[in-house]
Amino acid sequence: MEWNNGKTFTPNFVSPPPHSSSSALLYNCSNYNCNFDHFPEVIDILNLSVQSVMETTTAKKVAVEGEQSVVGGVDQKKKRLSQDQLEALERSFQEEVKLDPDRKMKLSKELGLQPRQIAVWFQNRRARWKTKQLEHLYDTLKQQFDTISKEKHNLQQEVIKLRSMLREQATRNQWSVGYTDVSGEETTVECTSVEILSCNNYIYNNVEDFNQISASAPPFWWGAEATHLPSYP
DNA sequence: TGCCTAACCTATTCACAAA
DNA sequence: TTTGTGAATAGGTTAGGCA
Repeated sequence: MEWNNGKTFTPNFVSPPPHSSSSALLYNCSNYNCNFDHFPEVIDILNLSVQSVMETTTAKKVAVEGEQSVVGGVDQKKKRLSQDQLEALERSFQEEVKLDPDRKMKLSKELGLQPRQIAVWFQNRRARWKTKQLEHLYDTLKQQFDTISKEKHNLQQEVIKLRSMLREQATRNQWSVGYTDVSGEETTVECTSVEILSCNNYIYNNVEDFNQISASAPPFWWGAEATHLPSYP
């Protein structure tokens, strides 16, 4: 899902609408509150010449007048949409978050709103939807973080506990285990009582392996390193 | 290849309703 | 009067068509 590019934005519960250019020419007109709905055959002819005029006159006029837009000489204060209009728009949005020109015109006629209003509503609705999505994502990630955090804390407590057990027993009981190297030389390995089982198993069951492994990577409990346990963050 | 247009985006402004 | 919400605007980006 990408939000930085409208063209690639793909919500996870709907597919993007197929591009429809059949009424794309209406865009400029519909954007700026003129209405030729009842004269479809005229639209194509007029649009090319009208659109630039509309951009530089009506839009500017609306912008300059700020809080009031003027449609057909009638002042229209900014009004909230009615409940019925909102419900219809919401239904349409649930079907498809993107608004193709045909649907825009259809909704415009059905709801008695300017096509530009429909487009703006969808734009704002997408923005609100995105905010909700981000909030939801944040909650989910926070929940996961909390769970992992707890787990980490528990593991750290366990490590501390085991370390103290090791230290205690290491000071009480020093074990010395002897074995004969392949070379025939007597060698000793110091193990704590806690480690003794695995230590014994390692020595008595894997003497041949021992020489190979110890040459490259001796176990952490081996020799002088036996008292240095790996540190944990 | 550069220009134009449609459609989208985010950020912001502004009007309105409710507390 | 303040504040939250939503309609509308401003300005920017991208993709596709065309000369």
